[in-house]
Order: sequence, then C-alpha cells, then structure tokens
Amino acid sequence: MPDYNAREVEKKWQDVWRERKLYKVDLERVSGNRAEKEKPKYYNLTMFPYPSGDRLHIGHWYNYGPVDTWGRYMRMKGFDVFQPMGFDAFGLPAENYAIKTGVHPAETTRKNIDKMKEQIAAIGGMYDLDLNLETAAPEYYRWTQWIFLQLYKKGLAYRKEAPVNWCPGCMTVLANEQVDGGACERCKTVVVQKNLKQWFFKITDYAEKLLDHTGLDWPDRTILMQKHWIGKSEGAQFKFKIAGTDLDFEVFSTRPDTIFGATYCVLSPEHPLVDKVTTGGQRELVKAYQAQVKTKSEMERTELNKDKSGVFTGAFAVNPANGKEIPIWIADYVLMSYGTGAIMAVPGHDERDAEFAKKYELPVICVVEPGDTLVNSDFLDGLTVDEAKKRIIAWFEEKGVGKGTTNYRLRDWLISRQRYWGAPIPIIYCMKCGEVPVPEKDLPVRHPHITDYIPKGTSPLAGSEEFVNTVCPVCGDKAKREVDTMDTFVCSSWYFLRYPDSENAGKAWNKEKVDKWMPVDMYIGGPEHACMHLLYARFLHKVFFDLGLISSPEPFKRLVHQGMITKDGAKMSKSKGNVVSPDDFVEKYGSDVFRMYLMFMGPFTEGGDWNDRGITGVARFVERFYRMIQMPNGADGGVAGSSELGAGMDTLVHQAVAKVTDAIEKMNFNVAIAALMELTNEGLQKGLNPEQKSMIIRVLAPLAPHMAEEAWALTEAERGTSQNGTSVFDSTWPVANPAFFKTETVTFAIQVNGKLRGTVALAPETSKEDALSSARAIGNISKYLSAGEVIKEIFVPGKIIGFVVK
RNA sequence: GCCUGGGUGGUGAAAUGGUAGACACGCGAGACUUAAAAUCUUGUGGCCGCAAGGCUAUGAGGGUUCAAUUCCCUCCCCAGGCACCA
Repeated sequence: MPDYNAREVEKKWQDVWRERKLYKVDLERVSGNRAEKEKPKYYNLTMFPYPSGDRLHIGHWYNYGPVDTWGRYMRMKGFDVFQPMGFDAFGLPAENYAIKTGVHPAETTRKNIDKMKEQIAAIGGMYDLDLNLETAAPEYYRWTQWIFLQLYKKGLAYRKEAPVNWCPGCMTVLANEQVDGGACERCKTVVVQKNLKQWFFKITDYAEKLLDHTGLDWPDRTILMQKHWIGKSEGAQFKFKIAGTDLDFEVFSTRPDTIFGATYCVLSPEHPLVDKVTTGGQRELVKAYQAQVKTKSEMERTELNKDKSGVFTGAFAVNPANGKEIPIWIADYVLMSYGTGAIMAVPGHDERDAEFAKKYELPVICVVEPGDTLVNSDFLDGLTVDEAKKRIIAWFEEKGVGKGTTNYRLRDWLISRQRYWGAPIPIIYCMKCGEVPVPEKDLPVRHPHITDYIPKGTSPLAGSEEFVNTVCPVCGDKAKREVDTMDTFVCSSWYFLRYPDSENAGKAWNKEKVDKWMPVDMYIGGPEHACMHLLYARFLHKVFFDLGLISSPEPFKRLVHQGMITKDGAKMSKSKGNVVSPDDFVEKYGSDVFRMYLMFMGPFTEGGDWNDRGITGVARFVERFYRMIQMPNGADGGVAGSSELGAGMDTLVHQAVAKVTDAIEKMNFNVAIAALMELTNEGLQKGLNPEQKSMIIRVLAPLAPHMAEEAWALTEAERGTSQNGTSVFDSTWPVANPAFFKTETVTFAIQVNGKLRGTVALAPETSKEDALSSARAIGNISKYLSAGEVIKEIFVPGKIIGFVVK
C-alpha cells in the first residue's frame, strides 16, 4: 500500500481543477450549463486582504481554509457557489514604505498582490482570483468616485472642519496608529489637534435604519456591538442663555428631568462660544487649558478613572427652568463630537459631574429621591422620573426653549485623508462656481504618478501641478482639484458588488448582474470589523438600495467571525517579529493537513494561540484515512469478499456522517474532524464496504479536498458508477439514515442526590418503571437508597435514572 | 475607562441543564526491529485504595435546581474594538 504523497497529489489535483475550470461559475447564470443555472446561487465571501509585504500568514490561512471548506460543503449540498477573492490595495503601509524607501506604492502593491495570489493558489481552494479585483486600479476607483458623486448628489457628502493629528515636526497628518503616547512615533514631537476642512458621509442619516438588523443571521454579539456603537439615546435638547448677553447655547441630556439639580454648565474646550464668553480675568487660564487639551486623545479625555480637570470661564448661564444663574466651566470630559458639545451638570445624579463638583467645590442639589420620585423641582415635584421627563419636555416645547430629541453616539463618517495612496475625491474648486463635482463622464479622476513622497505640510497630491490645475466643468475657467483622497474604508465598503460585474469594465451600473448574486449569503472575517467596515458597508448598501442601484436592503445575509490566531498570547505582527509563516508546514505536510490542523486546533470562531505541537496528529489521521480507503473491502477480520463487508460499520458510518454534517453546519470544524478520526480508528479495524467508503470520502472532501479527490478517484472502480472521472465536488453530500443509528442498548446513568453512583445498560425505549427497578437491583445503588427515604424519582428516557434520598 | 467576547487535565480541546475531559498532542508500559525511526497495542485529571469503590475537580466566591462547564449575582484575569492600521 503506497503512502500518501501530499505534494504530488495536491499538485496533480490543483492542475486538474484549474484545467477543468471546475470552480468557475457562470456569472450571468444564463448562458452556462442548464444544471448549474437551476441550482440556487450561493455567494460565499471572505473579507478581502490588504496586500502587505509579509508573506501570507497563519491568520490568512485560518480564514481562507475554513471559508473554502464551507464553500465546498455548500457546493456539495447543491448550490452554485461563487467564491471570489480580490485585494484591498490602497492604504497607509505602502505609502509609509514609499516615504522610507522611495519605491512607488503601485510597485510595492503590484509585487505583493502577485506573490499573495501565488500563495493563495497553493491553498488549493475554490477561490476565483481571475476576476482581478483591486481597489487601486483605475477601473475600480472610477466606481468608488462614482459612488462619492451619487452621495454628493443626494446631499450625503458634505464638508466641515474637523481635527486631525498633526505632527509639527514632520509637517504631516498622522494616523492614530502613528501616535505613540501623544507623540509622533517617527520624530517624538508632541502631536497636536489641528482643524482642517474635510469631507464627510452622512451616515447619521441612516442611524435608525442601521439599528434594524431584521432578517440577518449574524452573531448576537456583533449586532449588540453595532447597536451600542450607534448609541441611540432619547432625551432633550434645550437652551441656556448666557447671563447679561443675548448669546445662548444648547445642551443635550438624557435626564432633562433633573434640570432643577443643575448647579453648573460645562462647555467642551473647543466649543465656539468659549472665546466669546470668557471674562478677562479667566482668559489666561482658559487659553492654557485649551492648549493642554489639544494634545490629548479622546480616549484619554473620557477615562472615567482619571482625575477630572477644568477651568471656570467667568461667565454664567441662566437655567431655563428656574432662572438661576450657574457658572460655566470648560472641561475635557465634554466632547465636541457628542451631543451639542455642552452639558448641564447635575452632580447630584451623575457620577462624572459629582466627581468634578467635589474637586472644584461646586454645589450639589439632590432632586431625585430613592423610588425615582422628583423633589426640590418646583412643578416636577412628586412625579416619577418617567413622568417628569415627559412633563419637562412638554414645558420646553411650550416655552420654545427646547424639545425632545433622539441623540446618537454615531458620528458622521470622515472620509478625507491627506494622503497619496488612495482614491482621489472627485471635486473641483472654482473661483466663480465654488465646489463643483467632476462630471461622471470624466471619471476616473486619475491619481498622478509622483516620485516625491516626503510630506511638506499639505496633501501629497497638492505637489502635482498637473493634477491640481484643471478647468471648471461648469464655466471653463481655471480651477483646482480637491487634493485629499478617500478613506480606504470607502473602497472596501462596496467591493462585493463589483465581483459579479468585474469582468466587464462597465460604463454603466449593471443592476441586473449585481442582483443575480447579491446579497452575500455568507460573509466571513475578523470580529475587529464589527463596528467600522461592517457598518460602513451596510450604510453604503442602504444608500444604494434607496438610489435603486440594488434590490437587496442588506449586503450580508449571514455573518461569521473567525477567531484570531496569536503567538504567545500576542497578535502576530511584523513589528513584534512573531509572525509564523505557513509555508514550511505546507511544504512538509501539505495544504490539506495544514488547513485541517488549523481547523482542528479549536472552534473556528475562537481562534487560539499558535503552536505546531499537534500537527502530527492530523498528519497521522490523513495517512490512516488513506490506508483505510485502500484496504480491500472489509480486509480485516477475514471477511473480505463476503457479504459481511464492513460488518457493523453502518451504524458508525451513518452516525459519523450525521455528526460531521451537524458540526460543519455549526462551523465546529474541530468536532467534524474528531468524528472522522473516531470513525477511521474503527474503520481500520473492521474495514469499509464501497458504499461506506463513498459516504465517508464525501464528508471528508470539504475538509481535505485534495486527499478526498484522490481517494474518490482510487475507489472509482469499486463504486461502479457510470460517472467515471467526475470530481468528488460534483457528487452530492451524503444524508445519514437515522434507521442505522438504532442500537440494542444504551447506558443509563444512575444518580442518587445528583451524584453518579452507577450505570446500567438497557434498551433505549425501556419504561420508567423497568428502568427504576433495574437500577434498584444494583448493589451499590441499593446501598445508597437504604440510607434514607426516597422522596423523588427522576427519569430521562435513554439517559438518566435518578433518586432523591432524605 | 467604555462596548463585546473568553477562562475546563501537562497541552490544544469536547460536552449549552443530565455519566466532565470525546478527539488529538505529550508522556508511561508493551509488540515489531540487530538498533533507531515509523507503525501497532495499552494506560494516562488529582488524591486514597490490591480491588470494589470513594473523595475532589471546569478562574474565585455566592445563588437557583434532584442535577450547573452550561442559568443568575459579585469579583479577578486575558483578548478584540473605541471612529486616520486594515
């Protein structure tokens, strides 16, 4: 019996699959063969990779192996499976590399994509890489720009001032990642917040729609995280006048009922009113505080544990409810980005306000008594919190000082990036006509080839005269282009709509074609994308839906997150130098063993810490399985050639098929593999008949595609089918017949006071009475029962016989 | 800090209210071999016991239940995310 030669076998079948175009789907789902057209479509998608300079790492394999297993399983279940893969090609790392080495990002990206494609092919998956989807290609970003224009037309893209991390040393904007403890990671200069006019997508208009996850088969935790991220809260927005002036400001509060307990107000240090209201005596202190806050990140500012800090402005606000004058402070725990950037502080009933009030010796008034009843609150006295909220909102509306509102934590999506390696924003600024969108016929706005990447205080695109200077599409006068590029999340929020139509460069949006495959039936990627990528993609999808560009209201019907593979408990990264390369293992054991080992390590959704200690177990399993398949039918035990082939194995085979199906369905690939190991341990003893082999090869196929294909070919003659030479992936998924599960006896556990005291083998359908008396007859049990009085008897058919003794 | 997960033998893990540790790795013993590797057989949570059997055990503490890894409460630890890494 020849040993299994993984390298040879895997190469052989990868070539055959490629030649036969086994995994090509007919994107039109019309012109192809009839059989395929009649199958239901199944769009099986993995989050596309960023082409980094590292080789394909374990994390990629941990994702692409199981995704492919799932796709093959669905294919065998009778679906027309579309499983494309492309590249999220724009991004910061290639640009940083260019700044360091002078190598153009396009060159780096090209090289990395080519290398990754080779490595992905070595997995031997059903991935279609021939669609060549790359977000940095003009054929692709033309559409990213087109999408920007659609949002612009709908009023969903707008400009406003927003802060960026600015390094005065490098004269450049820094990503959060490049800020290390408040300083630039490159030159160590203290980073400051600087305001720039930037583009936003109005995702907040869709907050309510995004809160609705109806019909989505998503993990509860992801839905919950998105809900909290959107952060809907009901409350009121109302005005405070500034004493002695005609100025006022608005605050948002979820507890407008506590307004009589407000003893001071706090403005965010960036609030536009601060400069206007600060009195002469306080000016120095306020200025100094504002400067200090500029160096702090939002996370540092909002830490509940930190020492609260703030400065009095010298101004007073008038409480609209009782006309009392209360001091106005500024403090960094109030953010311009949430609510109105101003709060009324009620130290009696808010923890942060209380801490602040204690530190600065501000008065505290209690307005809610235990039992949620209002006191010290004039016309709200005696009402419950809920009643008081309604009452005060009605009062605000009556007096015209405020209204009930819904506030969201979600902020509009800042899409401007002062970077080179991204899709240019298709806007032109004209002295006469102002802000003018690039006409659709002029797309794409090509990204100029530059050679000097060193930051000079502006966006890199501003350095290209040829790019910047253009003419106004409206009046024909000289005009300038927008020099910022788009956040790469814009590119990655719609790529799944491009795959179905990617063979066609396309001058028009092809709704019909996209609709043929959307929505994505299964989307698999890391949980770190729960709140950003997955929310942005849903947002754009809903905009497209409203624009009539697609028929599905949601992009991803089912979502699964794979876990993360760590090394010694830490995320693998190049900077830590702890990246494990799969190549050596694939070389040694083959793709099937490596991907099965990753799946066998633990539950797919939980990930785990990498070590290679157990891989030999999977390698042994593959050898044993291969040996079992090659054994003459029922070779062991002298039953070869008799009608007893694989005697006694039917139950085990059908149980294994049921177990594997159930485990794959739940993506518990580790359990599926364990069930097949168990079956193999028995099968090697007793031998399998051809029908049993056929079933077991088919359920192994999604997990170890190359070996299963080889085994399928080897057993072709004994199966005696008329479909010689067909792939196991064109066969159907076997269905376990429960008639085979039946066994003569099952083991019942006998418990006394909940503790296991013995077992007894009985027929599965044994009645309660018979089971109890059988249990009583056991010496060890009767010993326990005679220790007291039996006050309760428990019977779970086929499982438990229990007694409660007192 | 806030949001979301997770914590079970020496190790990866299984069991989602019903015999805790399936399946593997590792380790011990044995077979085969001149020998080793490979392979096969067998044992393997801890403690007591020749055995039968018993006690103990799923991060810590408490609760609900005849019965809890599983449900509830409090705490500890680890991981992911926190809006310019993708």
